[in-house]
Amino acid sequence: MQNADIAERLTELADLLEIKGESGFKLRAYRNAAQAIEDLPVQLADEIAAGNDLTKIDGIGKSVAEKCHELVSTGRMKKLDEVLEEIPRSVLDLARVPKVGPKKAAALFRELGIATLEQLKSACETHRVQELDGFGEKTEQAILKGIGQIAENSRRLLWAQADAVAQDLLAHMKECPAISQIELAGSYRRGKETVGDLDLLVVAEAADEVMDHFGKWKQFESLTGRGPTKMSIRTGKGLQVDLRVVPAESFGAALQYFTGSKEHNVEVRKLAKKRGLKINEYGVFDEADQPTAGAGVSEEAFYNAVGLKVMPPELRENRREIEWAATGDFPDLVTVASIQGDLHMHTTATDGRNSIEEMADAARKRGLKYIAITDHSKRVTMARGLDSERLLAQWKEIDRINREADDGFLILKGIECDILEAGGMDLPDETLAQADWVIASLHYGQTQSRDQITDRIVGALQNPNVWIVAHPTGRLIGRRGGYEIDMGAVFQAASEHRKFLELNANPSRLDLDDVNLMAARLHNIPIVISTDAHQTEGLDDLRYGILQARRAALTPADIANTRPWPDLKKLAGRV
DNA sequence: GCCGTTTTCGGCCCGACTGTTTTCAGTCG
Repeated sequence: MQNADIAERLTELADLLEIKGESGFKLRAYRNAAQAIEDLPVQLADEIAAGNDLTKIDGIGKSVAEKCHELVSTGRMKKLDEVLEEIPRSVLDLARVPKVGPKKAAALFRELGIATLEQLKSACETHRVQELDGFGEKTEQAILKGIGQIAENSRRLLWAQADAVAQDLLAHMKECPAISQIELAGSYRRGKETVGDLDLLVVAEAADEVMDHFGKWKQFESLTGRGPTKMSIRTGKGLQVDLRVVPAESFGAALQYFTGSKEHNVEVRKLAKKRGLKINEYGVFDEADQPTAGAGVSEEAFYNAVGLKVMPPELRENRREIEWAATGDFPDLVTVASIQGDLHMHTTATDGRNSIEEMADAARKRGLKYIAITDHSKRVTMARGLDSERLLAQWKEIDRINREADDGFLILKGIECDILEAGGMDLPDETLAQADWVIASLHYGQTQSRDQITDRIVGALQNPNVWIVAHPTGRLIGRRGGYEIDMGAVFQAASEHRKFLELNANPSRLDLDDVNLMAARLHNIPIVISTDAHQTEGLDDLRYGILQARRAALTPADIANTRPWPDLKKLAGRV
């Protein structure tokens, strides 16, 4: 049982107990525990097998620890099963309808016996819902509308997709003369791999003028709500965008507040409270509700007022950033500019769209010092993968291009060699041994058992010709979760054989993810951030990988390709 | 249910907006 599975059960338990009307603090405790487990860089099941005390983990106490033991050993949780006897799982779907929360879901279930979305829809249509206390005609209509929106709501955009919308929104809003400051907050600003909605924060005197302008954005589809300081809309593609208008003296406080994460904010608030301060989106206040002068103006002033240093938004997930912020001793996060080489890309030889020289020139233009050409090997028939003969010919060509270059830019002779279904590499060792850089990756047999997949990848890491495993979990964000794999064994093998692991910067992959990156860091495994570009523009994907690495608090030292090529070789124990 | 520079009890983050209400509960972020 994986951490994500355990976290999911605990969250489900909290959701069900909420509908039951259980104390909010208990719910928070379960949800905190779920979050803590999801962020854990080690597998809880391994911790249990090793006999470690789970209550040492922040957020896990005696009760949750027992439930984890139970889940890992039996696959079930008695408490959850009991609650499910009382409230069917499908009632949780009711609470996912916009405007319906746990209280309304509970009323619908208890008073009308509604347990599914189908039943809810028909009850609204026959106007039985507006008979209930606390429900009215408008609520009934809102529920019907909300049911239609559920599919859209559950769809989160890739960060890169959200970025395109965000830039369009910013360009439109900057045309509004009433706005003096503007910033996007929320998970977008934190660089999360997916974004559920956009939060736009502006400073303006005339809120109405700003809101009217917001309503004229070409992606505007419908109004969700509008008050004196807050307006929410949906775009044609179903993305919710929230606008907040704040006075200049509160901009920093509001930016901090709306950037989140929620868990981060809760911690900052607790800390402020300990110091006898109250914080909200308007500023920092003492017990007599008197504002700390200037504390709301900027994020820096805001954090300083509660005794913390301001930190990059990517770190604000209530992991270790508050601890670092107390002293200001943050890791020096990796940046796009610190990357010297891109070590995973394709050309027209297989499924890429540009030639070796075009890729090299595009890399030069982006300030890189070296690249590796890593086309597919022959098993990837769909991409016309290379056999030894074609590969050796490509390497000759690379030698020629390198000889003719006079600016020190280096093209490495590489290959993305498939790990075969039965294990072993797709190309013979005598070929691989002649490469400068060998990536091993798995494209076929992804549905094999956890043991089989793990053995294949560990086997590749043991091969002396292999330098790195690319996109190690195989996930595609929002499409598939990645194959079953024992990452603990992968980290072990990579560490033992001095191999690298890839952070694939493709916005749909971002593989390894932030939690696995932190785990790799604990094993001292150098990470290589690569674009896997299939055309020259693909080299720009680097920034998505950088964002993910920053979220994992990685520094240039943690990333192998921040080094010149000779130093990177040394890091791998090769000369 | 978790936690402890207030340490085994008594707290636990905070505000905007909406709809259904006549002063507030529920939802949302």
